[in-house]
Amino acid sequence: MSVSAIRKERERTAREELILLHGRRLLLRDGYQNLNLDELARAIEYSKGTIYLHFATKEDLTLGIATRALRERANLFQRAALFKGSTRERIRAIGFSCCEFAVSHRDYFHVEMMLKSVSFWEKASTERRQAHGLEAGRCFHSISGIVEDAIRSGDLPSHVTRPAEVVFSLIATTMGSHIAAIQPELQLLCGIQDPITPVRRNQDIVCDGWGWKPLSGDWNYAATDARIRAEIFPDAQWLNNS
Amino acid sequence: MSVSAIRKERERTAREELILLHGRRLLLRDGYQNLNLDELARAIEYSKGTIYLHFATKEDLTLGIATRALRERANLFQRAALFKGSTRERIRAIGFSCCEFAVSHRDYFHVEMMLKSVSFWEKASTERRQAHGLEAGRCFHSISGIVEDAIRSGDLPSHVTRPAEVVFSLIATTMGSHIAAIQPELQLLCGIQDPITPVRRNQDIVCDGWGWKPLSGDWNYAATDARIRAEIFPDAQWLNNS
Amino acid sequence: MSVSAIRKERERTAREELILLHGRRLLLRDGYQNLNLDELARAIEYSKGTIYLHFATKEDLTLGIATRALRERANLFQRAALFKGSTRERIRAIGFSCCEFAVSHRDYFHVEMMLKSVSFWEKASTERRQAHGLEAGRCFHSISGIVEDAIRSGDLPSHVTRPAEVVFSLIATTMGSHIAAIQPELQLLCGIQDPITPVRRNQDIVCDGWGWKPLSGDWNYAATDARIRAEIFPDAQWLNNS
Amino acid sequence: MSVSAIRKERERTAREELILLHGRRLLLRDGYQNLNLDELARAIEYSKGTIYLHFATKEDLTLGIATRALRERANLFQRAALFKGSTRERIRAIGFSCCEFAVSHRDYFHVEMMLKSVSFWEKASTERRQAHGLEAGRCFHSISGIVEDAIRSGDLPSHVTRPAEVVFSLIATTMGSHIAAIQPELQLLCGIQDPITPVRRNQDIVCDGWGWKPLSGDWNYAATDARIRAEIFPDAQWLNNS
DNA sequence: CATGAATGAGCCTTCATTCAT
DNA sequence: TATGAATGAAGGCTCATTCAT
Repeated sequence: MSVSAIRKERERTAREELILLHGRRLLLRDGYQNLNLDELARAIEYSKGTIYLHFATKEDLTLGIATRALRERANLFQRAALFKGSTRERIRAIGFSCCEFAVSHRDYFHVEMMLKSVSFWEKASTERRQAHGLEAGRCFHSISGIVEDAIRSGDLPSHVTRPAEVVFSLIATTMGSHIAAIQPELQLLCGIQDPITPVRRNQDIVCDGWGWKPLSGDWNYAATDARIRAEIFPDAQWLNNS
Repeated sequence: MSVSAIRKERERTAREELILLHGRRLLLRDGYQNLNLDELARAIEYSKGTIYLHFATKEDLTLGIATRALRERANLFQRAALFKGSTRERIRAIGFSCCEFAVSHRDYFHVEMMLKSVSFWEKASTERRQAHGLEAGRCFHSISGIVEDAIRSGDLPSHVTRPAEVVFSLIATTMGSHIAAIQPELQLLCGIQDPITPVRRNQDIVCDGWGWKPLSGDWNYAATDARIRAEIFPDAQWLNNS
Repeated sequence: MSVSAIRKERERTAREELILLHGRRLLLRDGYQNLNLDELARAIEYSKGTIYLHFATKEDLTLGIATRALRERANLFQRAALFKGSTRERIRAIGFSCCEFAVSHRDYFHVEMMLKSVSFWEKASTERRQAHGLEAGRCFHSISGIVEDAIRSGDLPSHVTRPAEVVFSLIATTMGSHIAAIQPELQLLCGIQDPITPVRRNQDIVCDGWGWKPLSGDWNYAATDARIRAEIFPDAQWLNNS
Repeated sequence: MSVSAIRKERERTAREELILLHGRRLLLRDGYQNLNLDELARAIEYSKGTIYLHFATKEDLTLGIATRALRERANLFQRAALFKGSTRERIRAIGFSCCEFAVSHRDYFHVEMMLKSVSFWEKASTERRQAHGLEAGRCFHSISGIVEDAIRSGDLPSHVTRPAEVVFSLIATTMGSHIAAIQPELQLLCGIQDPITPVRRNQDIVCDGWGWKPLSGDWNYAATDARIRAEIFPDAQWLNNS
């Protein structure tokens, strides 16, 4: 590849990043249906036609945005999975990265909700569909690897035989906690002050519920959190007050 | 009020019910943005103008649909809260009614998701906003009453001092489990077969996690479920196979 | 039907006529692809939405325009077929109505050319497709009836056994003559002065070619033309100079 | 001109031929409005910019395609005009080449129809407009030369004094027959089986109608056709079955 | 000369809302 | 009160043309 071809390719990638970046912003602000390609074009200071050189349809673009975020999440999970410690400490590091992701991708759950529509996927390109599935698998396996270790090592009780059920618990509770924590009515009724604390608490509760040792009451997880932060996420801002 | 005025009022209420009934059906099928008032008018066999005699805007209508569903949920919770038994059994009855609601209002979570948009609430009428808050409060208090009883009676450990945190755990996990259980990718990765079993399992895990006695392993909850079903939800279909 | 409903229906029909009238004008001026519904709406002084209350798609509208013109042609043919005289005189009356139609629907052939695209018909409504076929049949049978009479009466030679071939000759020659007569290059090369004379001449040539009696040289067709004009088309303008 | 300049010129001509060749294919498949220059560029494996080095606008390109086809037609006519025989046999050879052209340029009439739009010609270059007129003239004079010979030799009756009228008859009938023969509705109503037979029949009818000797019934034209085919169009495929 | 990325005007279609009857 | 015809703004997508490299 010639020097200029390399530069072209780099510029193309940069522009795709720019589209995805502003696209995510507008998508989170307005939702999928109200996402306006005219406004996006204005924001990136390129023409609408240029957006269509990168994405076949609006759905394709949206899926691109979702996949990019999912990849970042999978990357965070992969980093977290390297944390040295007990399996319960390691799953806590995953929980930590979930929150890190939620903070840096505020309201991103809304985007994931859109992806449920069947008609949506039909209009996205095959490549992007596969890319999305790939990242989803990476996230899943980062978690299930730790759960399997916990079963093998006896950190989870012997009656826990299907790791996927534990993974599902963790994902569902985390997702639900994030969503619930930003609902104004629930904030009021349940006295939610910040969007992270209740998520982490519920992750602990679920681990305890599965009997994942050492239980919350039997270990100083504050010290673990300090290690996670220092070793894995030295740049995280949101843990300052916890 | 004259006799004819009473009849008029009754007819008006019936028509509003009809709008909400078909509105919910179309809303769940198509989503908010694709909800078409022409089609709704055709379905109810009244004119579009008539819909506007009941609802100020499309947002107002949608909020009306959401509130009506929330009222049904609050009603289910109220019935469940009357169940006689330990606090853990009573909260299980609430969990049961959650699933009952989810089954009879399949995909209703999508509607609740829409309600997060700020611009949405701005276009709804004040009366309907208040009505929605009222029903949300009814749901919350049905649950928190049981949690408070559990704290008082010692079924929850003494270190649990803020009932709202327990309520939030339950709501968040239940909501998240319902949503996660219908995601095709998670169904595949986690081996989800039906949309109810994982929800109920996670509710149990959370209660165990909070140390709510008697724990899952210490009590025959299958027998409790049979009682709940017989006494509270004699018509529920979905528990047949559990 | 109530009085007001009748009035509404009449207004609706009038508006559809208005749309078809201006639609034909713009269609002939710009062609199908350049027909602009915004401009049409402006021309009829109704909104674009109103056009869509009458026609499902742009293709549907175009087919509506074509069918309306075809109906007028079929009506002209029907009137012409009533002319009293020899079969050759009667087919001449049909030819007369062809020209009458061509004059009042100048350039209408362009519209018929569009109808060949398959994708076009797919987007038109079934009703309108059937209506178009109906009118085409009416035109055909007006001609073939006379040809069959000519065969029976011996005005056409006995070796002419398939009337449809004669009909095809007449239609093809007439259509081709109309098209050719408005081609600037052919006008120049062939010395075409007006768009009607060569059409009528070619119709005569074809009838003579089939041996349809009485031949052009054996009869005073100028007198027949005068009768046709007086009896069938008293309002025709274009024959003045012939 | 230098050797390399000659090579360049030859390459340029070859590329223009390539553009016209694929352009005609796409033009016939999609029509003028749906002709896509991106697809054409992909087909010729040159860039879109290169197309614009040869043709000023899309209209200019289209006219180029039409002119190239017209030149081929004129070439066919010229070959046919060399046929040795009576004037009626020679005009038959022209008719033969018309059909040969129609078969090898199926649906080419659609392209010619486009050329009628005034706005079309405005956007084409002067050179190409003149080139088109030149080929049209060649076609005309091939035919009119034979007609003039027929008048001089007495094959056409003495009352036929304006050869252009005969030429116009032949052109109009041939064109109309080709168009009519591919209309689905007319195929159905008139029982058209193949697109060539009715064209040739109508050409005969028109010649007979003008009294061009020897008339169809007075001569074995099947033998003439065999000679035309053998001497002028040894490669023609479509006459096999006639 | 050859390229192809970038442009942006243009257009069909939808649908929430209004209002005269 | 109930209607439904009429509105018109909005938006996704296309593609001929340009021009910097």
